Amino acid sequence: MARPRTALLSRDIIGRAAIELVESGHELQLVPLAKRLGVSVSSLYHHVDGRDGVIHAMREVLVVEYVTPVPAADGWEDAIRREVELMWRMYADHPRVLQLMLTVVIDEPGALRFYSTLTDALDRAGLPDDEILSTIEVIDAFSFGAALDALSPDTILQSERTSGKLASLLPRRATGAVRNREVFDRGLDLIIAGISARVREARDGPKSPSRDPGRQGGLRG
Amino acid sequence: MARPRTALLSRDIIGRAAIELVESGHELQLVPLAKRLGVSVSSLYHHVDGRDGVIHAMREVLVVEYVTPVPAADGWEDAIRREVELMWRMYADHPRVLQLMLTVVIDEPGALRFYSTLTDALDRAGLPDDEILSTIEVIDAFSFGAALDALSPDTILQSERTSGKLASLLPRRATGAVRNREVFDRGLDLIIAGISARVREARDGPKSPSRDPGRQGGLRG
DNA sequence: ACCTGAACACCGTTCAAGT
DNA sequence: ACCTGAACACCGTTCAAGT
Repeated sequence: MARPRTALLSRDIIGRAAIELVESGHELQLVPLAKRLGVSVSSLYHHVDGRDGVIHAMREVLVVEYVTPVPAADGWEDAIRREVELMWRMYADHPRVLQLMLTVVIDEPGALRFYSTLTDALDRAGLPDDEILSTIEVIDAFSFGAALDALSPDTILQSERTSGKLASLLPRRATGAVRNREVFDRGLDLIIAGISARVREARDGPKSPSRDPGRQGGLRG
Repeated sequence: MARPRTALLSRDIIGRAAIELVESGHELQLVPLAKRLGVSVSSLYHHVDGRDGVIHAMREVLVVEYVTPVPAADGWEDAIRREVELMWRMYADHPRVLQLMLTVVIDEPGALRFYSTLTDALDRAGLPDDEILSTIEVIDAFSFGAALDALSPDTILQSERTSGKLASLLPRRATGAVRNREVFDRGLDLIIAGISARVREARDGPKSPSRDPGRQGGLRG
């Protein structure tokens, strides 16, 4: 067979098969990928630019699937929660794909909407202009890190080697997807609460700092 | 030469050379690593269990270097800041190494102290027991994500394609290491402020929730 | 115990050849 | 335009041989 009248492959088909392959615990390798598609390895190169091209195709599939229109929210908090929830689901459902994307520069589509929605929400919340972008990046970095947390084993610490308060807490800890979701929810709650506090602080004027002025105010790294 | 009277290699030597190799922008490959060490590839296997073993050796080097004793802090906030700063420096100084560690299960030494220090600090702060571990994981996930942020290119968005508030903010944004440090500082400030708010909320009793009770309280994922 | 060189299976990529 | 099989350079790993 050469040049079938209806194409066997496409970026989309390759991307989906690659996601399946990786998410089922295998390495991203072209040989197993081609076998899974019933095709020879060199055929892939007609649709995709090598292994990195496959990674891009994987991302395109996920973006189409996850970056859907989101209903407008009433408050800034909800706007943030809805937008981040979407990004989070994409990350958390496919942590192994996420890991691969680290190795390739991504020309991020979808990031545009993420950034502008969050910009408007934080602006509406009353956050000072010069803190908006870094705050968005905090949210993004956290979602990212929390999703990758899903790849780490459940028991980083064996409770035998611990003592004190920590030892008493470890046995009660959730595991797997439940723990992972807990971490995400907790983090988003904390960050949003932190933003609220920061907004209040900025509104009440910089002349009444709530903390020791030598310590607070960040960004003098 | 075979069996020299003073060993040419050791886990430490291999780990350090591998960190240099990776941090200078190369892939982690045994052939270049061996060449850099003036040794044949198969020699590495006498000290380290293959490529994954090299990654473990890299981590051991970093832990020895970064996980140093930390002076006791007065307040819980400072305790957290000092401990996290250490972990962060290790991550942020070696993002490429960090990325490699994702692919290998790490039997985390050093994590023990990190967890117990933060446990005690959060306990001292007055955070409810059942929120302590997930809060620690939030801090860890964030540090992790913020460090990996250093690997992403400076301009995810070209300012030509944006509009509105976002477009006006983009040109003023810091880049590179400065931006990266900003994100870390901002995030830690927000999370600590969030913890403070949560502690206050828990102290004042669950009967006076500060937010819409249908929305707050997280963790019903 | 520690280093070497050769051998092995496997990988990603290229390319001329087929329709 | 799309698929194939062969060829190529390279990778990680193993192992018998040397001291």
